[in-house]
Order: sequence, then C-alpha cells, then structure tokens
Amino acid sequence: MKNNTNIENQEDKPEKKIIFDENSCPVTATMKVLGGKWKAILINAIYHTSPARFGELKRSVKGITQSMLTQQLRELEDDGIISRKIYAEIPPRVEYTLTEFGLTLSPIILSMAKWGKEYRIKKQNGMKH
Amino acid sequence: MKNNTNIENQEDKPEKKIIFDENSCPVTATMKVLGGKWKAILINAIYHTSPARFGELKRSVKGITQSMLTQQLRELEDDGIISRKIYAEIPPRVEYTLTEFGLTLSPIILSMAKWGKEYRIKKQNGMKH
DNA sequence: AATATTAGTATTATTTTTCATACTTACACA
DNA sequence: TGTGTAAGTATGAAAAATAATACTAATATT
Repeated sequence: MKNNTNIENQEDKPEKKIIFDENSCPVTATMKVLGGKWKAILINAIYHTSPARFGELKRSVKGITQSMLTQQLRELEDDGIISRKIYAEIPPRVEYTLTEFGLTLSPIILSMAKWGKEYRIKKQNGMKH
Repeated sequence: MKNNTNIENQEDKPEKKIIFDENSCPVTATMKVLGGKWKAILINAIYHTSPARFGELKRSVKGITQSMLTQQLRELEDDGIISRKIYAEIPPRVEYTLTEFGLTLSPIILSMAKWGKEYRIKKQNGMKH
C-alpha cells in the first residue's frame, strides 16, 4: 500500500467538483476592470486628486505615455468608473472624476492599498515563508 | 475673459502635485500579485477548495492550460500566497493551500467578489451612466 | 508671423502574456 | 511488455498589451 490509488484514499478525498469559469467568476470580472498596468494607479490618482485634469494626470502618474493615458481613461469611462467633463475653452480643459459607481470601488482600493503596504514590508524583510 | 489662461483661474485651481509612482503605489503593488488572466480566479478556487490538487485545479479552472497553471502557481508560491505540499507517491500528488499570508488577501477577494457581482448586474442593465 | 498651450489621434514598433504541443518520470496494473 | 496516471518541463508560435513617435486643432501671446 505505497501509493494513493487505493480505495481508501479515493474514498477519503472525493474530488470537489466546483467549476471556476472566467466568464462567471465575479473576482475575475472585477480584475477585468482594474487589471493591467495603469488602471489601479489611475483610479488611485483620480481618487486622491479629483477632479483631475488630463495633463495633471500625465505629469503625476510617472511613466505613463499620453496614448496609454487616453486609452485607459476611455476604458474606465466606458466601464462607468470615471466621468469626463469637457470645458469649451482654448486650450482645452478636461476634468476626470470618479462616478458614484466608481466610488463603490473604494473598499477594494483601500484594502488593496493596505495589503500592498504590508506586502512591501514582507518583501523587504526577505519573504521568509 | 473667454479662456482659462487668466490669473483668476490659475489662482483658483492650483495644481495638486502629488506624484503617483508605479514603484511606490501600494495599490499597484497588490495588482502585481493579483494581476493577469489567471491569478484572481486561482486564488479564488484555492480559497474555496483548499487543499487543492494540481489536476483538480486544472479541471475546475476552465480554460487554463497546464503550463499556465504551473507558472501561475509558482508565482503565487514565490509571492508567499500559496504553499505547495508534495507527497512522495506515484503517481505524484501535490496539494496547494493558501498560506497564512495568502489568507490576508481575504478582504480584497471578498470585496472584489461583491463588487464584481454588482458590476455584472449593471452591465446587464445596459450600463446607463 | 511664429510659438506655446492642452488634450488629444494615428501609426508602427517592441515587449509581455498567453497558448499549443510534445516530452518526461516512476511505478501500478493488465 | 505495453498502457495509464499525476504533475510537471521545454519549446516555439500567436496574441495582446504597452511604448515610441509624429501629428492635429483653435486660440493667445510675443
């Protein structure tokens, strides 16, 4: 009786047959909105500096390119997270704010910020596990 | 006084000069651990079926390939989120569980699951905003 | 008349992620 | 002797994400 193909084991550990599907997992759904290299930091930035102008975000979010910024802001807008207000001025002025729905992300953003800080500390201390 | 380059406006809306840096934003740090196509659903799956065997995950997480599964599990292990227990049996048996540190992700996972569900509803209803 | 300003767009490259496929190991069982 | 099993590795191809660069509009200021 050296291996696990015996009846005892098979009966002791029946397989749990829950299915996890990309298209129905609510955590994955959230990740589709917050995922990628820039969404989280952008939401965080707008959360802290709202209303945020385009150029202001371009300067404050280090490393982002103009085209990425435009693209990511559009996607967040399409997802109903932020709103875009255009002022009919020259040169143009556009202000971004979190929508009411976007603000419902707050618990996620806050818990992620908290966790991220502790993860940093753990990494600094050598990640002994 | 048609545009915003007048003194009044410049004084009314001074630029907030907070800097958001990829490498120091704690939200981005968390995203590096949870991001990508499979991490969130995997954590969720292990969270619900722990201890989870490799082949069990391969069958329950729909669409994931064997090599992706291996790779993502290794990264989660390297990040201290999950632990891998190998049983010296033939055929092999390997069980994955969330570590104590991995369990500290629970508030994030739970708030993301909750939000994801509401987002789905909003999308179904046509996303009027 | 030339230059600066803001918030973009368009296009092409490069990098990163993900996928598909074939291969491996050690033993049990037919 | 050959086949099945679980948990992988290795390799190259394809797809997706991100970056780099150049361009635009309308007006104000110099």
